[in-house]
Amino acid sequence: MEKPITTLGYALLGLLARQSLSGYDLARQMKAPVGFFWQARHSQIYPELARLQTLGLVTSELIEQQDRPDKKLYTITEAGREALRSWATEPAAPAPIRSELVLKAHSVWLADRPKAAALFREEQRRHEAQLAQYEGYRVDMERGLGDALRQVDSSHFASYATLRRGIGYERELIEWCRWVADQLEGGARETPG
Amino acid sequence: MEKPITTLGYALLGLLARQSLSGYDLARQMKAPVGFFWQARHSQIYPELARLQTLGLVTSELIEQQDRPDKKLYTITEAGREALRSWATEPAAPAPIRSELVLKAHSVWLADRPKAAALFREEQRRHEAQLAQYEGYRVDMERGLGDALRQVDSSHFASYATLRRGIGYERELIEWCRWVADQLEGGARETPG
DNA sequence: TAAGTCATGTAAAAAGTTACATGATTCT
DNA sequence: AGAATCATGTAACTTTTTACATGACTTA
Repeated sequence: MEKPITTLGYALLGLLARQSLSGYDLARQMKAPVGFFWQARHSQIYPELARLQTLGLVTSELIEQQDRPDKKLYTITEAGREALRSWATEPAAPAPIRSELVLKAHSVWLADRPKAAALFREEQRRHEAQLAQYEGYRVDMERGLGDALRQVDSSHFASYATLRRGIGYERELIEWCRWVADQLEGGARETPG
Repeated sequence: MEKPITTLGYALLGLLARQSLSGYDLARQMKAPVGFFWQARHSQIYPELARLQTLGLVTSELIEQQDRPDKKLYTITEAGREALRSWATEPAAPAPIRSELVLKAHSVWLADRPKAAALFREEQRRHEAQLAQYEGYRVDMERGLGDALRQVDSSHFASYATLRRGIGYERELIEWCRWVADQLEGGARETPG
């Protein structure tokens, strides 16, 4: 009757396998670049950490601070590392994508055309900005780490792989937004010339 | 104090704007290709349809059948169509991506290398199969509809746009899976020659 | 006769978001 | 003095998944 580890649990363990962190720090790390593929608010993180601790996958230590509020530093255990390790090669549940934007595209034929074009153009720009940020991370990583990024047993490789997925995803999404916006703006004529 | 329409509600309205359908048929339509970007089980669909009806966005009609169980046919109302129309151009909530596979990649540095390589190679093939299916849909649409796909006020254009997103998404994901698998198999040597 | 499809629902549990709650310190 | 950051939690609500429940007809 062993309690199962949630996906969020594995996400947290994945960060703690790199370094010990407080709940607050984990909440920040869950923003970027991990937050690109998994998100959680602190209200979900704190209880989850408590749960991981009862399962013996992490330990916590109270760090007293003078200038700031005290914090609890969480450290992954050997059992935690082993659980993470075996989970990492088990088949992943097929990722269901939920995109409100694509859903809107599915009903765009009913919509006001200029407004719809503006929406997709705006989304295109939003993702261009996001891509630029990811590309910045990539340049930093490639410069700072070099060949270390090719060592598949280093956490840097794993972070880099994740980042590459983010970059590819954004690139594709931008192109699609551009295509939709172009179509809505009448950029593609049926009878050219 | 008007009750809000959920995203699932809009997904269902988006299908009903094309044709009247029963809850059962909607559940099937939610599999593909709409299911590519939004999913729901029948246990969520039936109550949601009842809710849309109390909001006056759909009507239902009991269809008696001899060879099969009777069914309720749902039809979108003018109010439903109008709600869908205005929702389609409102800004979309930024789509949070939740991918267990990318999460596993983030911890792949701890994993057994051959097992990890097999996982990503398998995922690559799974998505290649998915892509082949989407490409098949695309060929059918392009052949069967031709220039109608360029008319942005036809539902065919909207379905086509959605499908294009699916195709782009799968292509990108395949390339990424291949890259990760290659790296794990040691395809990229640090010191060539 | 067993499995599969058609057809519609409810109940319980899990996962995730939003809001509530507190309080110190630092920066503007 | 007010806003922002650091820090940790709980409560209420919404959304989604899994399981329960039923029953006729069709195909292998």
